[in-house]
Amino acid sequence: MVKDAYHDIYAVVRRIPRGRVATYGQVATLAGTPGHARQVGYALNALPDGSRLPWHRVVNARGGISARAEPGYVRVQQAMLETEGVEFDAAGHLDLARFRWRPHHHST
DNA sequence: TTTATGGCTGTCA
DNA sequence: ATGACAGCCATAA
Repeated sequence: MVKDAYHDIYAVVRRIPRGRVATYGQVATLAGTPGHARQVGYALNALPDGSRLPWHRVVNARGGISARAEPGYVRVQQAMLETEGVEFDAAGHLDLARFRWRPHHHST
């Protein structure tokens, strides 16, 4: 079962609430595979057509958006997050301490 | 099988 | 804050 590995990752990403973000490492840990942060990126990169997984809510540990193959994608992802209420600064990064999704902690 | 690469992360200068 | 380095592990060739 090779697909299940990604399935767990997708399941976690899907649970990220609107206006909240999660880091690759966080998704990997929640998916039960701590340390597979990079593989999370691959999983998202290998997203099947038609899946409306909120991949844009996944950012890197520095609170920034990791560039994909396409240069313009960063801008698109940021725009989507801003639409959901996530605030970015001029440098293009957000405050993880504030927008990071907390599965255990209740929303404040 | 081995190598190279990658939507990462954490530490150190 | 930025840049360099070292871990980490799956996928592709």
